[in-house]
Amino acid sequence: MLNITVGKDAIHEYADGTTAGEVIRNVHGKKSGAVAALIDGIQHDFSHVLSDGQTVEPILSDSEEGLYILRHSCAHLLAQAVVEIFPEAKPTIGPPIENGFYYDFCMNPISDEDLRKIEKRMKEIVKSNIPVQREEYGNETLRGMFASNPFKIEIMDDKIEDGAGSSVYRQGDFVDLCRGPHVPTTAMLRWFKLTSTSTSYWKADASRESLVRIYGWCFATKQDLQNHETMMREAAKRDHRKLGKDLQLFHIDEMVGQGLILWTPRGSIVRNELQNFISSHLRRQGYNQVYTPHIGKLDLYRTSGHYPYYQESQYPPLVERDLMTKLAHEGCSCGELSNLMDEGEIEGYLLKPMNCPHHIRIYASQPRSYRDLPLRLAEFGTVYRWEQSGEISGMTRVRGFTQDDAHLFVTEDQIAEEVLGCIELVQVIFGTLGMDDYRVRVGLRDPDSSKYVGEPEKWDKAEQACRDAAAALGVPFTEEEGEAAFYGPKIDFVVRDVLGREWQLGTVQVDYNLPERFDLSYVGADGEKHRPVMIHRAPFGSMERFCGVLIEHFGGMFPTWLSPTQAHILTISEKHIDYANEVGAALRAANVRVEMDTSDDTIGKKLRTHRAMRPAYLLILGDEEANSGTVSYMGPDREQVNGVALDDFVANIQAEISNRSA
RNA sequence: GCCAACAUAGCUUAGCUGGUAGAGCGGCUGAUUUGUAAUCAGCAGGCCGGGAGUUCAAAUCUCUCUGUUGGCUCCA
Repeated sequence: MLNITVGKDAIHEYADGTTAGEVIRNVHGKKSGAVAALIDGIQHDFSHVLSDGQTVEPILSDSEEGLYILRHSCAHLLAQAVVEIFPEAKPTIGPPIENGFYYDFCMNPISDEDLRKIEKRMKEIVKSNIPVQREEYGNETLRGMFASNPFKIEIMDDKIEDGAGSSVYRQGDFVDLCRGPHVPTTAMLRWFKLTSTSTSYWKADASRESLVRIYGWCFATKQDLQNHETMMREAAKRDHRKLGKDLQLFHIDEMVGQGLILWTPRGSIVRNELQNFISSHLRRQGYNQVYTPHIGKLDLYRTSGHYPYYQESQYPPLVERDLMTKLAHEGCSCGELSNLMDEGEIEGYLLKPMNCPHHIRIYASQPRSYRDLPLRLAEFGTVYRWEQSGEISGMTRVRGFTQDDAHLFVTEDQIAEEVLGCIELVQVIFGTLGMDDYRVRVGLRDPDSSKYVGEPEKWDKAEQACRDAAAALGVPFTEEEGEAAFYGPKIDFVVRDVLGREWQLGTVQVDYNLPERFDLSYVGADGEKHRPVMIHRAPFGSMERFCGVLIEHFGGMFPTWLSPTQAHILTISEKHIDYANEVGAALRAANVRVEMDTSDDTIGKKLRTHRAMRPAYLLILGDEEANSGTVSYMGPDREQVNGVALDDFVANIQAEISNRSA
């Protein structure tokens, strides 16, 4: 007899040899939604035979743990189907991931048609209700079983200790090395969909075998899967690359270059409004705005450390033409030229990868006293970085971008307060734009690493300042060791977009390194020289990435103050053009961005055309409006409002714009 | 940078296994003067991403470059 605790403290008696699955079915019913069992706090298969005195709880398919198991099992199901259709395919690893799973196979590339075929086979296997069975073997037996799959052998070499043995899971003829647990039968894996294929490397190492990766979604219920599909379709509609084209917000031109954004007039309005918005807060917070050039001498970046240490992510340096010609005549190769520059033998210019060196030279241009601090230098500074070609995407991963950058030169005592001020700014900005789904990450140094600059006591103090500031925000934050910059700890703001992707936007970083490298100082109250500390901060991160994320956040429907065209005026017929001009003039006089459509299209056609551009307001003007001096409009909610006096409408929209209501 | 797929008019796209391009929207012109998600007609617009090759013949096959997409890797 076994005494088994089920749930809180109900003890049930079972016969010897009873499995966890039997207990769960007995207590919670056949349709419990359980995929596996938690026995004394450890996850096990349903088939696990219980011992006396154990506690059993079901792991439900809609719990985090349950979904993990479901998705993991679904990866096995995929592998079974692939191996059945492509017997030469060698499964490697197949973990669950957010929303689903993937599995990497060593095989020839497959087509979309193959993918459909695999999915069909998976569904057949589900219908066949094939039991998934756990078997345990010693190392020798396992090596024999997977002798034809070098990847599984390598996993055993890495993960399984001598003599430890491990488990395999068998479903039909398919056997996979796995710790489990898994669902008891393929019939439980109903709500999945294969989404895409891609390639990856064995152990993510480019020098190793290239593998075919198949991605899929998997959920506990039909509803969850459908919801996810709907969300993904919705997300695709909001893709800033598509909306950017449709709404004429920006353009990327093959002839200009990869990852280089051309801001078209409509997009430039959005950017300009955002910059004005930030600038108003900069004035409030006592910043000084500066301008610095797009390039600087190599020596500047040798001093800052950017040139020697981050060469692979910079555009190559610019060299004077005469010098280049002379070197070419002397038969100097590119490699030699590069070496000469590295050694500082010849001078060149670099497209700036960061604004800080320029700002530092502004600080250093005058002797500074403690009375000057904090000195806050802000610039919408454009920087260039050589992102890898495969990484470039839309506005969010680019090679040239403008940071809403600032560098604060502070005394050590001022760090905490100034960091707090930076964070407050980020919070105001996110709040205004209604970006609520974000998390805060405090990047601390890795205690075991020696790559960091500066004394441990200073780090402790700076890290504590970041922690305190994050805590003061009132939103949950994580502390992540090893995520600090090499020169100091940082606070990152990570926003989650509609696709569920996370974007690192705002950042605040404390820096002890650059003041040291540039030998910055100020005279303290004691008359002695002291070293200032720098704070780098960019609430948006970059204008490009931020606008890209904003386009998706708003689905192209910007709040009125950001809308490229705030009011589209549509006339019913040509009789109303004069009145439309009058309304247009009144709105323009109130600084409202107006677009007129006095063409001979029908009102239905005009509405269709103009709705597509997603303006904040659509005004419809006909006899009724012209005769009464009113407007009829559809606002951001697209509810129709009729007969509003023109003056009232102008006053309302003006107030909405100046309040920057989201 | 690596792997794979893709690139036809401003946009969305048709063009099967080679026989030098068709449409819708948009644009222009004319008719129409319209009250809530496409009024009608006509016209213009393409060396099929660039270059090279195979072939009597290439949008179509091959190579290469550029770019895009999805991943991998990287990210001060």
